[in-house]
Amino acid sequence: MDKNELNEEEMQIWHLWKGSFQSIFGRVVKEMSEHTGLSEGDYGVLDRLVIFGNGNLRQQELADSMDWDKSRLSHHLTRMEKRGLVTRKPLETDRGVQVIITSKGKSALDEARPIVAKAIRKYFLDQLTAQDMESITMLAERTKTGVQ
Amino acid sequence: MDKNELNEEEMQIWHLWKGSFQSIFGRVVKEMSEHTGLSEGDYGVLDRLVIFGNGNLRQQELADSMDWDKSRLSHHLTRMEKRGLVTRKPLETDRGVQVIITSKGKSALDEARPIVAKAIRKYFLDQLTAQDMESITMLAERTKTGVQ
DNA sequence: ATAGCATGGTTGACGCGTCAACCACAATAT
DNA sequence: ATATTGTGGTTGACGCGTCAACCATGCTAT
Repeated sequence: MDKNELNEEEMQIWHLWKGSFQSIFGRVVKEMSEHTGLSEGDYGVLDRLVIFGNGNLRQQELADSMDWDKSRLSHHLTRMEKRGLVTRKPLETDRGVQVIITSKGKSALDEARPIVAKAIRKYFLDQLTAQDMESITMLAERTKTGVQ
Repeated sequence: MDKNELNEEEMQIWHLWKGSFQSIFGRVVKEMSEHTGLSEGDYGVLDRLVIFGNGNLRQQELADSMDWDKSRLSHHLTRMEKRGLVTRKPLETDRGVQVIITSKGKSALDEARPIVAKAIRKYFLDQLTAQDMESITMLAERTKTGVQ
């Protein structure tokens, strides 16, 4: 078969995969944002701040943990700071910056958690068979470190 | 188990699924945009114009086929028109608009096709087992019409 | 006749993402 | 001493997505 084109079935698989991810993921994100005013990025930032840093993390560590580049995170934190969800404080030790969750940010996160959990369960987990879970795990394993 | 929170394993599955989609999909899109200058949206528009409409489609049909709302498509077409990939022409029959691929758009699409195909094969298809394909198909089937 | 509604599309504002340029500072190489 | 490189972060421009408001036109119900 020509390696430079896809047959019907191959294209089908690609579109099904893309379509179901975007549909399911979109529903979860929409449910969260409608009920809490947080975007997916907001949630990721706040979650990591408390999970990994007990409320505060150095900006570069936060970026790494989210797999975001520093520019993207900088822009995002600027917006979040404006809304009072986090604050930034320069470190004395080096030129790094400490990102700190505010009490408002903490409440927003606490409020969002069960909503996100329910949405993930409803739109995603409840739709999965044991075989699906195995496939997801194995595929992630196989593609984890990247394809050369 | 509490329906309002996720355990370790459930969260794990969610993150693996999200992570591998975003990683694989991101690579495909990046490969295309770097080699052709087309975004995913550009490719989708051009592809549908020739596949479904032999080069031209009414704007609303195009929007439906992409699962985009009219505003999103309108903005996107404005940008594509500026780059010479498509043109728009009002219909006489009603107040609809005909979207027409230009020769430049056609060449860009023809150039992109094999690049996209190769990227999808390399980053996605080649990583799948038969079981993965079955899971993808079944999950899409199960969630197709939406979750009530 | 007119009020209401549906269809097909545009527009502006604003959040989000990426890229390239930039800045400050320190450590290292020439 | 000066140039280079690396780290940590900011900024502006611009493409992309969403939402709400808007416009024109035609159809339908009162």
